[in-house]
Amino acid sequence: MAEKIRAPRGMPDTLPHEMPLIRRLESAAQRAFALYAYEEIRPPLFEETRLFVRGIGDATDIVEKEMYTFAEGEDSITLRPEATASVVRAAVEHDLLKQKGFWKLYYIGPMFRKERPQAGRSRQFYQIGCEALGSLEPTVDAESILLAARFFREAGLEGVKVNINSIGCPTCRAAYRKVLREAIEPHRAQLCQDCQARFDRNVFRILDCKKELCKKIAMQAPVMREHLDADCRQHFETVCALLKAAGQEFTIEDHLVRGFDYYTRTVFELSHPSLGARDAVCGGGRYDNLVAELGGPAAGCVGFAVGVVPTILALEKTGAAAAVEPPVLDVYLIAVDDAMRADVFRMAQELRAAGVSAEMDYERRSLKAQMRSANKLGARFTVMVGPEEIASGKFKLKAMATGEEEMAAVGEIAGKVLGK
RNA sequence: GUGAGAGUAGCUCAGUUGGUUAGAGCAUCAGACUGUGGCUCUGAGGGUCGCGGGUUCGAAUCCCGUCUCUCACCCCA
Repeated sequence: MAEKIRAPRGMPDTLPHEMPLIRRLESAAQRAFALYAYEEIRPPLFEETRLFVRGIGDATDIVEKEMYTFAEGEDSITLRPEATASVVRAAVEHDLLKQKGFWKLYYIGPMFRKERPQAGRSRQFYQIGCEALGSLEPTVDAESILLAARFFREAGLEGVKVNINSIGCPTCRAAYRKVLREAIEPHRAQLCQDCQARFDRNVFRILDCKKELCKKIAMQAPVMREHLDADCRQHFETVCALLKAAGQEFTIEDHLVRGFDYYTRTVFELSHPSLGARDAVCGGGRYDNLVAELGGPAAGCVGFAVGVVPTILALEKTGAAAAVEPPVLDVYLIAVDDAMRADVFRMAQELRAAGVSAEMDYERRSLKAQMRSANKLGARFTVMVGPEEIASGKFKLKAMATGEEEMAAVGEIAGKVLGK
């Protein structure tokens, strides 16, 4: 036997039995996005490397060590680690914002990060996400959060928590960075090794550290929200007020910071308690400078991305996944003997043409074996095709659930099956 | 990328202190008189014990390496 080739590390196959649940998520997404008037967009799976370096930030872990980057002649290309940069690039490239000033776009597709795989985290993973391009208004932030919550309801996931924060604009963030550094400086020696490094590279991440001592130090540090400038404060308060007015529950999480450099002002995360420590199912926020940084006009944007696998894990833990039903087969045609194979083949085509899903045996197996297959596939009906039927033109139609049988002409079968 | 654990039929797992032809359940396939599934019964196929090397008279079992997965970090969806 030839050597088996395996999928590369961290590249999962999505097998047939997993698809119904994924399809449910995708259709939930389509419903939710349609309700909020979003349009679908499909950017390519890889881009020029510099798009991500500029968009996500060259000091982020993703760009530093998690990207799949290849040389293509003189160019460097990278499999997308997230889609926001691509969507913005596409909008800028096609001058969408010149056609009209405001766009709502969503996408569904695979992303790639070279991480150490473990449950719920692989190197190719799927995100459902969206971006509202071209508005600075807090209404859009609030709507985006409501949309994310709506998606999970459509998907059947109960108990999703919404956490939000504001990380301000570049101006007030620079001021806060200084304040934060001054507050942490005296305790610098007590920080964990990672946080020592973060102190220079990105102090804000210290707020996110899970180490007890770092947490304690972070707790005592001044919070971003109290150092927002007037505009950013006003913006955040409006977002919160809108959410409240919409009846959306949420928690203001002072230490919520996001991993990408492009975020400004509102950041949010939706999480599910069933997932334990790694509980995020969705992350997003506002990014007001990215479009301009990628060569477009000044345009405020808000977006989020949902992790498909974490969401599925949460659905499974809450038991909601069990409600997903496998596809149904309407009719299984049975050839009583080999002389009827051609008739079965022809009738299957006719039924399918009439909109009835039909399956048959291709391996010349016994009648009993064919019945077994019909049962295993969950066929709603079987149609017996034997000498008697061919002679009379009336076929024995059996309802598998009840065992009831009746005779029906070829032309009647589709109607009877679809009618029930 | 770091640390730890695991890897035996398609799946879930047994496999005694290293000892003949590696087992079970489920699944698959086939049979149980005449043209009928689910339940039951009978039988069959399926494993170079992740891969490579080493120790040994002898390795699924011990040692080393390697790959993959899992868990915890890092980070993130």
